[in-house]
Amino acid sequence: MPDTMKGLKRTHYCGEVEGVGNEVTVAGFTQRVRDKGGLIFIDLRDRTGIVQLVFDDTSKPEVFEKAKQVKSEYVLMAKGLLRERESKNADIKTGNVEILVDDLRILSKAQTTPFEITNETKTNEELRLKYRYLDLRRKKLQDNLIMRHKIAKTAREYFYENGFIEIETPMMMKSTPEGARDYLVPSRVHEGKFYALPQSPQIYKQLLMIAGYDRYIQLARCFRDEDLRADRQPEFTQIDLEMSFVDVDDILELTEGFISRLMKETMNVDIPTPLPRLTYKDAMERYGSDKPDTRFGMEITDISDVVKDSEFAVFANALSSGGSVRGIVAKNAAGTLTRKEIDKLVEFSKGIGAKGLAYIRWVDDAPSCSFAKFMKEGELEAILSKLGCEKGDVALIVADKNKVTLPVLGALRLKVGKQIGIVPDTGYNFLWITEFPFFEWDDESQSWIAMHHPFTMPMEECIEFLDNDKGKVRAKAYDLVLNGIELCSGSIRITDPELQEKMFRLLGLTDEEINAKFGFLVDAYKYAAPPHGGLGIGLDRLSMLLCGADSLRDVTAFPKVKDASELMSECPSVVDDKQLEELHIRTVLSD
RNA sequence: GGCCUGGUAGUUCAGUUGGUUAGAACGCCGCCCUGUCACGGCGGAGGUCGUGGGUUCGAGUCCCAUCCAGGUCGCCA
Repeated sequence: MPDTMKGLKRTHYCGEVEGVGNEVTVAGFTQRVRDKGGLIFIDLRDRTGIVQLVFDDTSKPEVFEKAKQVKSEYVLMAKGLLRERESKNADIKTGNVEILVDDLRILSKAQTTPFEITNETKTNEELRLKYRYLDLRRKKLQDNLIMRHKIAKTAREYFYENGFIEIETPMMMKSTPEGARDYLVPSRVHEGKFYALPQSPQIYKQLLMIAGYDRYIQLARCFRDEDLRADRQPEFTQIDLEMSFVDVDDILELTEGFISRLMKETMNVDIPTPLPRLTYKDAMERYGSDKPDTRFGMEITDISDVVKDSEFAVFANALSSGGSVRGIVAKNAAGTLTRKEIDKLVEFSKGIGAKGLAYIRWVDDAPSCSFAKFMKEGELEAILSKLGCEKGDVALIVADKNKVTLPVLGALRLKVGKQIGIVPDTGYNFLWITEFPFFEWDDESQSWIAMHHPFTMPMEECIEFLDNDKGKVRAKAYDLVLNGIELCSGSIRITDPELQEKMFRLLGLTDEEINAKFGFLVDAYKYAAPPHGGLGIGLDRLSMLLCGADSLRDVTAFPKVKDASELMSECPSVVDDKQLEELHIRTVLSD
């Protein structure tokens, strides 16, 4: 029989014991036992830290005998005298004191754990995820989840102080299968019908503005049935907000206030506001990405005008088909980027859609250039000069449609930047990307689709292009990027029901579809709506970045793995036939 | 779905051109130890080499298939 807590009450957390000469009572997990024979030390751990328990020849024999039984991860409660240590330990907060125990309770015994509960573990993540409750005992993960809590707390405080009210929106809602795949929930009562879990509370928060709640916030759980990444989980949390009587700048300013306060309170870092802003067009042309990491340079240079008369077919073809020739320069990288490494970059570029990759590697007196034999007198020099490529540098050049040139160079910029070590580990480069295109041409469906979502307000000066030149339409949509990761995304919404219907039609929806899927939303706007907009801040990604973690799994208590299963409980799982029958569902398994 | 990487004691890893009984460290078990804090000393247990086939006199090692995990592309309005 395990001991009970009877007669004892915790007075201090382990990491916070104080009051030398007083009696204290602590409780926690056994980090380590050091049995010296006639003298036993036990490190007791809780979420605040570690304190040393001592047992010696002045201890009661039954207490000493009990201490001898203690093993790693046992749950203990101990009462005793807090005193100065004979030999101090500068490595831990409580290293100057120890507890001479006179009442020890073994509240729960532990089997030998499948891996050691230490901060710096090398244990395979798969095993740690199977025993997630043990992995979560590690200080690193406890610190991460505590940081996540602080972020959520700061968000609530900041937005509450700014007049936002928290409102819960439904977890079971209508499926609107545009965009990401929905997770579906079958209805028992309505045969053959399904709810969807929310991909975001988007529609509901817009309705709350129509209803006059003016400023709404929610730490909203969202679900998307798409493949996972290190920075993508199928369920995630957004700091979701919406405001009335605002335009783009109002929302950016308020968000900047939050970011600035958050960084001060959690990291003690001063983030000057306003945060830098780049239009989507500029971001693409300079960095080849709509979420650029601006902690390093290596910006893209357009050399189209320099090579406009080139007889090199690759350049000529790209230009004649309306594309461009652009390049990046890796300074002083000729040593690191050997021919072999550059060959790998060529393959990498082909893998992401480029037809090829031209390069110049300038290691000796004369630059070695993959396309030198196609160059006319002076042409190569002009290219080098335009790119700013000098001895010791490597230039990488892509010629194609802009839709290929820019993203490929953007990806190369990131890859090469990491390879040659110019991406700093530290620093917080926040950046707004604004004026996103409203429409995006989808090759697969051969149609225009909404880049953000169909409720996004086009910029006033772009309304005239809606019918004839959709590619030109920019939207009142904005993303916040931190060190190359998209942290939040938002927009001003359409409040004119006629314009909303028009946008739906432009996106290829028939009147019947509009009515069936969004009829209630269009109707709602017919009863007047304040101008409004908002955004969603990715709490998981924000936590990951502030914790310096490499994966969302490190800031999520019970994460899913790559195939969206959970290794601990082994879900998803098969269910009883009876359950399926009640839900009017029959499963058809593929071979 | 494509591509890449990995899978050997409980854990982290080593394992030679294919060749005796598959090793180390940590952990675990037992004994000893009064100032440790990655305590120390002595002794011990512990392996379907992910799984299934194949090549071979002989496979942890070579080949094929498959499973699992991670990364990445597609995908993520």
